[in-house]
Amino acid sequence: MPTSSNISAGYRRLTEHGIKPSLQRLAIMDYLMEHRTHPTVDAIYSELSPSMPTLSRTTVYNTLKLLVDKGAVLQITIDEKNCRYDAATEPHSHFRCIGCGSVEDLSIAPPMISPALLGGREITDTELYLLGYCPSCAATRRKG
Amino acid sequence: MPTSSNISAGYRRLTEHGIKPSLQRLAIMDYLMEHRTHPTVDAIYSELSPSMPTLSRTTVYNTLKLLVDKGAVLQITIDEKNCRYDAATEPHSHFRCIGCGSVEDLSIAPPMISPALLGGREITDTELYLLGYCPSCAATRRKG
DNA sequence: TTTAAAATTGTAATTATTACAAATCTGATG
DNA sequence: CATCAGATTTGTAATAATTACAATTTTAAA
Repeated sequence: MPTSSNISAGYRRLTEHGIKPSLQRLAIMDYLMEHRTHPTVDAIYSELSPSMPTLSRTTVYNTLKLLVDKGAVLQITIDEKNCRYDAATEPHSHFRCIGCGSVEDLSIAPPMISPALLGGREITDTELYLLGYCPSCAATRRKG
Repeated sequence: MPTSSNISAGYRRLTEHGIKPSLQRLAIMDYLMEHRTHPTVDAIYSELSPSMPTLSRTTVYNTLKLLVDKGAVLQITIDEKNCRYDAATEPHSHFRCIGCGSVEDLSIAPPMISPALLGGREITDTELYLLGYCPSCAATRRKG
């Protein structure tokens, strides 16, 4: 069933943030909005590369930097190995399994911090990261 | 004024966590307990190297990995460039200025999440990261 | 068309981290 | 004290993530 418009959610997100929607930017933005997997740069590149053979890894880096700078996507640093990217807009938190490395959303809004506790700092982003074992890894640990 | 004992806080922290207190481990642990600056590997190496000329960067990496694995210090991933380390034990949060890059403690306990919201995940660590502008960088931005 | 600016690309460089084998240290034992 | 095994440290080389940068391509205005 076709939607009422072929202007993608990614297109809207880009233009809303003052980003010119080139083919590459659109592909990356759409990918992030359709795959809430907190992908790494390499994951995005590997996924898009087949259907966009001229895509360069550098473009993925450049684009993600632009998207983050313009506030169109969020950079997640829960994984010390490499950055991950998230296009979700609702307040939520992240969980990383220290067994298998998966990163998942939790629908838990990070706490709102009262200005009194912030000593004049201006907060632009609040990230709540939970680390531990996913159900499957927790079970494995208990058994063998 | 001498204290009642020359066994350092670092020594105690190491042995409490089942870590044999070698000279290098002790120096690193003491450094972390005396400098609550969330130093990077390189900062620790650069600070200790003069008074411990044979110290190797690899040893700093090895030791921090050991300390983190044994739960003697915390690894902070608020800075996407490199890991930082924290020996504080009281529940607290971290702030990073996106202007100047400084990382500071905030005496705000991360929220306790009810098991019902965690879907069988076992949480071992909760990190609350606030990003924004420190008072000085905020002022600079407003003016020029 | 022409042209200038913006965007993309590929390569090379840089930086953080890890792998690993050799050297050194430690502490127990004869 | 001398020996020895295991643990620890060290330096170098390898890997991985990211950035710098110059050349090419695309875009869109004149």
